[in-house]
Amino acid sequence: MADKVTIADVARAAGVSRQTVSNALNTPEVVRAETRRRVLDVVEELGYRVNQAARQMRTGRSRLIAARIDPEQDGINGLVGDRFLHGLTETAAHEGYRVLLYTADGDDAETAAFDDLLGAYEPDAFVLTATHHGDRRTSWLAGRGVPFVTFGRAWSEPDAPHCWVDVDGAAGTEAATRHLLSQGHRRIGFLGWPKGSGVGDDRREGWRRALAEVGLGVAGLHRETEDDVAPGEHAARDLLERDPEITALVCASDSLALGALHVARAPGPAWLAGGHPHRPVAVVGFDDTPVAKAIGLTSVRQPLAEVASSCLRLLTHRLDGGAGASPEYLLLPPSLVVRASG
Amino acid sequence: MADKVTIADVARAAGVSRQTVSNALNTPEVVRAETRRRVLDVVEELGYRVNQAARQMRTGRSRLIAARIDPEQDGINGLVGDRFLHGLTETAAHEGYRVLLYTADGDDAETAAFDDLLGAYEPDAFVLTATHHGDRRTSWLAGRGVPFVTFGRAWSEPDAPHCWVDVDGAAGTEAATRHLLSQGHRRIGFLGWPKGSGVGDDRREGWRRALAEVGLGVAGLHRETEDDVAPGEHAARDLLERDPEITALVCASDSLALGALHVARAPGPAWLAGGHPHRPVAVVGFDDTPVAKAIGLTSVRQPLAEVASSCLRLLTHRLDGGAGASPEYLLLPPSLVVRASG
DNA sequence: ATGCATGATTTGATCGTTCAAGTTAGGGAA
DNA sequence: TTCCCTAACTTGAACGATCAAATCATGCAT
Repeated sequence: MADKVTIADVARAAGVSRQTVSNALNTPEVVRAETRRRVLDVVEELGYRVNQAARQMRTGRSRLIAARIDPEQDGINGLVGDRFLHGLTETAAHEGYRVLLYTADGDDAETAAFDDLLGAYEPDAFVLTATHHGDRRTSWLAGRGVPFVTFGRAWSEPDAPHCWVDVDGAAGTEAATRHLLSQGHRRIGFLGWPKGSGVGDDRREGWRRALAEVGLGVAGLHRETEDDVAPGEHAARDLLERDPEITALVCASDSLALGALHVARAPGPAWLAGGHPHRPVAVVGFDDTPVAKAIGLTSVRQPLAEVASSCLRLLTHRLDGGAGASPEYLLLPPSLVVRASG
Repeated sequence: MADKVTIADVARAAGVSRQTVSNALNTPEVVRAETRRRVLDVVEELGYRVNQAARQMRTGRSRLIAARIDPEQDGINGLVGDRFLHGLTETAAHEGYRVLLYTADGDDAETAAFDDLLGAYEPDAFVLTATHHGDRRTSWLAGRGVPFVTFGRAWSEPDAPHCWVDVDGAAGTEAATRHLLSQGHRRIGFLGWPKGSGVGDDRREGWRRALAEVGLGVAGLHRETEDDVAPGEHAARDLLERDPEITALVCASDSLALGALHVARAPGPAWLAGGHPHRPVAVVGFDDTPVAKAIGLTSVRQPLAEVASSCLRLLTHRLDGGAGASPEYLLLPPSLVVRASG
């Protein structure tokens, strides 16, 4: 049963040389149409498939793209990576690439992983996720001339030398805020992360912008805290108690939003901690995680499959096509998934 | 900096032959201790790393393990695969392997993917997930002598020729049921999937066993339905209305459990559909998804990291060590995560 | 002193592919 | 006719590692 058909086998069966077979497959224009036809027929018939390892030896190209799989986050968020990876794998297969996984905890561990991978498997490129200020990974790769794209803009460099794809978080929170305004809410708070995280600041900005557009200020309307349910609950309670006129909250994540819901939904169901009697408050989250869907939380959804395919297209364009002149930046719009919570 | 250190470079610098370098790294026992020391020093100094492609050409071993990444399920369940993949990647790296991703929708598409991968990248083995009755994938691989392990037992064959690792679902639902019994519940229902799915039947069996142990029957106490929230809600309502003495429900998944909660939690909070006034009913789910954590649902947790590392150890043992005589089967116990719901 | 087994190292060949250079045949221009 | 040019194809070498077989000491028994 089909044990290793090599290019030589095909050449013999088609009555041509190895190189002609190779050309018929990789550089069709230099082979006479009729010859090419004959070769391709034999390829089909024998079930020939190019051996990547051998090709890689000669060309230096592995057709592998390396991506990190995040350690299991403690829950609600963090499975964003799963959807992204799936999209990446699918698009990659389409373009003749495969995705190679690695794990790493922290920037330094990750650059060490780069080094390992490049030494052994020689992936053609890397896809980085979760970029942040002062990201050491990008400079490491750039310094060695390794191609890569990031999911997440280059926060520290307005015109970075590498390609990136990102989701317009500000547009997302802006849409969420507008939605709440259209529902009649006038005093809309924001629950976010401490300043300095690019993503968090961006999401807060969209909320601020939407309010500013209709002439509303934001003083005293926001809280910053760690990205988890309990802190979110705490911050929401604080915010709502200090400003009794707040009727809606926009949150930087579904985790925070879930915490906010614990406070906002009145009367708190017995099984939710903190059933503090309170006026009903609309809540919007971010990421549209399964949790949001399960509990009816309105949330901003990132087009992860599209982000993934864009990342890959930018990469393969540069890898296969010309060297590519200036880097491309792609900012994709998120969408608002409206549910019962707001 | 550091462009391609080959084994020849190391050999030259250490004053030995290529083969001796290779031996020092792969077959230390045939090299004199002092020579080996010298070679390893040079390896370290030059930063030599073996080139996988070249090694693969000669040995036929790629040190790649292929695993499928599931298409994004519609939500609540289905991100089980994420935790599993992460564990797999981590353990693989430890054993000198890397995980290669592929996608496929359905058994036939998956065997086609096997064929593609084997032709091009030649992974050393496959890890299959979600085994089921009449699984065409296992016979395909076995027929070609490709090594593989499955996460999920071989449902159709009591003594399959291949290794598998699985979680003892019956033990999980049994523990859940016992827990409810210990809380004083006597009439405990079960929400599961239509008979014929190995996993579903297994989980129902654990519940039945626990009740039988204390002399309770199961007649009229269970419902079977599709694995989603709405069907779960519907089935739960039906079950609870027909038997007013049921005070607790064990479910085959968190999706079903969430549906059940919509009915069970009384009075239904306004934001949950189906706030049908009802007595409080305890609910236990299965898989301990983020949703379970978020809403305080007691659930059975699968030790996915352990499953992953076990899968990999079984594989590498067979790949690196001897051919391995008879296949090993591993059934790991799940654990019950108790939360507010039951 | 000779032969032989054993341990340590080296040499040549090979995996399957593509690059670079070489060969052949067929036109067209001089 | 001769020469050159181009299209189409072929040949040899190389990528970097390991396998298999060959070489070279070294020690020990005869």
